[in-house]
Amino acid sequence: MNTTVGLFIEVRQYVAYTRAMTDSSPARSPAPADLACCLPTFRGPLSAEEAEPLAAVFKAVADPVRLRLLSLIEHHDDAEACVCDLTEPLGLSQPTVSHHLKILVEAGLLTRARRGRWSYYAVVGPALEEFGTLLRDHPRTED
Amino acid sequence: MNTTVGLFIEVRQYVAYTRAMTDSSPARSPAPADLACCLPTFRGPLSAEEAEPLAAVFKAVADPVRLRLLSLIEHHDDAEACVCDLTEPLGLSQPTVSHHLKILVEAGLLTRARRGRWSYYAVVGPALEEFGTLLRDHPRTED
DNA sequence: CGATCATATTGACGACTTTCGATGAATACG
DNA sequence: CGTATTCATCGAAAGTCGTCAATATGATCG
Repeated sequence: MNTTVGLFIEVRQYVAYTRAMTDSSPARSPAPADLACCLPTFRGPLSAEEAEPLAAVFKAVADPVRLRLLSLIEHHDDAEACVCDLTEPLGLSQPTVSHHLKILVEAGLLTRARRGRWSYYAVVGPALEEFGTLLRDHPRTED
Repeated sequence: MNTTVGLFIEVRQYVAYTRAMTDSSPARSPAPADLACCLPTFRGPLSAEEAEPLAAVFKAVADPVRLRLLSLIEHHDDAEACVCDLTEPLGLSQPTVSHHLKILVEAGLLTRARRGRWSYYAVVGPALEEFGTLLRDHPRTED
């Protein structure tokens, strides 16, 4: 596997892509499976440019509220929830919840689908799995 | 496996433990394998108390510099490095590098061992693997 | 169309983070 | 012992983040 550089470039593009489409069509999937390409990061020392998008995804889940959002949505009926389902269990204001949801969508961990007046959020399953692979299977230096 | 609560309490203790031993003996291992207990977090909605220590660990790796530190140390000779090995490749001051290293040690991702005038840091392998398991194997709601 | 409801955005504030220069602590060398 | 070296800590400056009240947007219903 020497697709290291090529795959990594995809990550960069992926991050920029999800960033850009924050406000646009919620139907498109953020293709979070591409995150698996972050793996090569541990095949050699990371450059500053390489570490940046990786850290950005980690930052999305580095908050108690956002972790709770992921678990709340995942365990909600039909594995999706609207904002009104989430404010009360979290004890936070609606703008704050919307703020955190936006961050998770931009990171590719949630999808947003507007139906009627409501925005339904759902966890992107493969994203979390691939994200976990990142650390779990990262090749230890051949020692 | 309904050891959810018991295991989780271990995580809380583990986090407090690594926090407390920042300045104390560098020989002791931070027992990061206990992080696997965070898994039950996804078996049901997370409480605020549950989400806190989990987010704390994520926060440790949610920074480009710290990700680079992990990869730099891991690929250094003997998979360990002192501060003086790290400042130059990062282009950061010594106090800044020490600061980030401290955060990684407190999160249980690095060990510190003082030998002579140097502090040698090494990546705690199992920590990263268990950490990855957290997201990768988290049970999708039985759908 | 006007009212209402669910959500998104804005602006502001306090708290935390990243970074550095300066200083302190501990070890080794002569 | 005094000096040099390696690292940790402190204090400050600049930036980022989480939060909310107020407001805007956008869809639905009468």
